[in-house]
Amino acid sequence: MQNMLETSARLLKLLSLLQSPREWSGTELAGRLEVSTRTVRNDVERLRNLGYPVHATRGAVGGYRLGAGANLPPLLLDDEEAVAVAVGLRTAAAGSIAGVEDTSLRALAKVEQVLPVRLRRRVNALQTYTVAVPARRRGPEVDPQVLTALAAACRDHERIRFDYRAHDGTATRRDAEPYRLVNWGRKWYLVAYDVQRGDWRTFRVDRIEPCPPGGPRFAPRPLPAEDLAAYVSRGVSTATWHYRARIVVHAPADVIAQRLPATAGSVEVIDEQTCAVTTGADTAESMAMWIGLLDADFTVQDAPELSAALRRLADRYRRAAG
Amino acid sequence: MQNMLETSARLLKLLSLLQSPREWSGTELAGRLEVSTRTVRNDVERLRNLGYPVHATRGAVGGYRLGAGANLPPLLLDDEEAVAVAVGLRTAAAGSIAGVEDTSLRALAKVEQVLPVRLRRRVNALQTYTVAVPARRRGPEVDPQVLTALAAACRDHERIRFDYRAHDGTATRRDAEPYRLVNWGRKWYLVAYDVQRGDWRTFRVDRIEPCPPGGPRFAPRPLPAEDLAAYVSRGVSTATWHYRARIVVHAPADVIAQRLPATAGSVEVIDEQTCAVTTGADTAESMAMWIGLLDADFTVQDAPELSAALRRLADRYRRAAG
DNA sequence: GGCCATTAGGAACAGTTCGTTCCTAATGGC
DNA sequence: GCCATTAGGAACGAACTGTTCCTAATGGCC
Repeated sequence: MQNMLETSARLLKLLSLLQSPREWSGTELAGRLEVSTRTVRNDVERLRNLGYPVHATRGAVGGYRLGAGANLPPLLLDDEEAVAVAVGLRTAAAGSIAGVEDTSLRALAKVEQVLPVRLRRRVNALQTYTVAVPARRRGPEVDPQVLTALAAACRDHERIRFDYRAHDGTATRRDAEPYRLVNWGRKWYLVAYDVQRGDWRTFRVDRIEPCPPGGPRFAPRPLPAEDLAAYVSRGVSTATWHYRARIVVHAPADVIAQRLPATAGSVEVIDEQTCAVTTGADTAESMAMWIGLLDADFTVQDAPELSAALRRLADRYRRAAG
Repeated sequence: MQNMLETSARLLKLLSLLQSPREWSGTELAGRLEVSTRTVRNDVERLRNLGYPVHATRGAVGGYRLGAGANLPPLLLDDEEAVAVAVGLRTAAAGSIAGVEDTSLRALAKVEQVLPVRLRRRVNALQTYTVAVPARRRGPEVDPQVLTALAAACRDHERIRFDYRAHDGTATRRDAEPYRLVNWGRKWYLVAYDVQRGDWRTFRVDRIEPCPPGGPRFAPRPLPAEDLAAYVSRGVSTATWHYRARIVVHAPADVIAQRLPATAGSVEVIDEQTCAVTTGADTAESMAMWIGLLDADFTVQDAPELSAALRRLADRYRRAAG
């Protein structure tokens, strides 16, 4: 029994050594495991019988290596951890990363199989008696292979090539230095330096189609902003504006800066009681609405559509007030 | 070796049998496992040596049972499943369920320990090179014990007692029949029938402090709505309005119903070209803004604050338009 | 082709483990 | 006290384990 435990421990240790991406000679393994090389060969045979694909090369530069498709060692969790895994997998199955749903449900089935009945009933009750309010919009889905490949390219400072689908569906070939992934709610963005355009760009990950092979390594540049979250959220918001305007607001700049979300525009000081706001929106009417929320008098400069919208709204409000 | 595998399989089967919430006699286990009772006693001793708390009762009605705190059997995942678990645990650690974070990180450390180096580096790169745009507001946190206890009470039709903290911090004792949990973004709500008030209520789960013991079982009533998600989201939104108004809109009801979010109010038909909208907001000005977004002429009825706000806005927009 | 270093695997052996049979002892309900 | 349960030691034959010893095959290098 004690020897069986030691043998099991030695098998797990062998499996762990084989999981590093190198080749091991029988002599090296025997030294590490403190057994004879014949015993190593016995253990290798046992791992193979347990389904682990151990590959061997004979000859002067031979050795052992774990092949692709190897099963992972067993995972031992306590009650709380298993419940956390089950809850986390349900959350992931409902998230923004596509393709994780099936895998998560498969893993979840395995986790539930090892849960004792009382914990399984609890996890199931939470699922059965919870109603979710649907998100206003179903977010775009992101391929986990693409996501992790981009993360690896960021880490290794490797240039990537990809086709980028624009809003209207047309695709352009891009060659870029990837730096960071940004997750904003259900959307994922890649902050990269577009080599052909010689400038920084923010790409939607769900519109990226990688074109292997990757490119050469690059020397990293300074990032375009310290606060990348703010950089991306501001850039993304302003990119969708159809109408832009510059208005003079009759209030101090710091007061208005508090009332204006960073994604809604920018504030410049004119003097102590006046500031200029550059803003925009999809429609002139909604722009007028947002400006109204600043709760201060203002003057329009060189934005005839906005002026027209303001007159229409003023007339409508005057009539409605009675 | 073959016998060693059979012994391991038999130990796992014994562990599985012991996980059901009943007591097993040695004779029964011997029959199920097709070994002698002496071997069952040997196996029980082995499970104990492996850390599983197997309790035994001697005598005429004796037997074996697995005690509290038992370790779970080993979990075998493939690569994709392990990565899904790792990604799901990171998602859960960033989610709305408090207390899951520490447990998730503990489980995550165990998962990463069994991952081969190439997968571990991938999962780590995703974490390291991802920046999250912070949510506009940090959501309230929910205790997972409370959450799963409420789910179990819903399932078993058991009345619950709890202290409910209101917005201003005061707590009231409640006695309610729980029916469903509703998850809306980062907030969790409980739809229950308040027994003392004799009516349906929607409670914020983060403000519930359960007071055990639970109450008696109840015969379930019909739910207050078929679409509970809409019921809760509408009820929650309207509860926070400081100002309410009824306006007559000069447009067909179906056109306005499309433009008005369900959480922003309700639409009634007056005739083919007119409908009535009941709406509200925190301030009269923001109510005027939302109404402006309907993009239709309207008339205010019996809402002097709204009329005054509309006049002020009309004057401001007229001056700003130049 | 020879040399050398690698993996592959059979055989013998002493020591260890396993499951079974047999047995005595303790416990708990009726 | 009777009966049914768990507890655990001992003996035994069968099976397993790790080591030593050995022959055979493979592959790179000179």
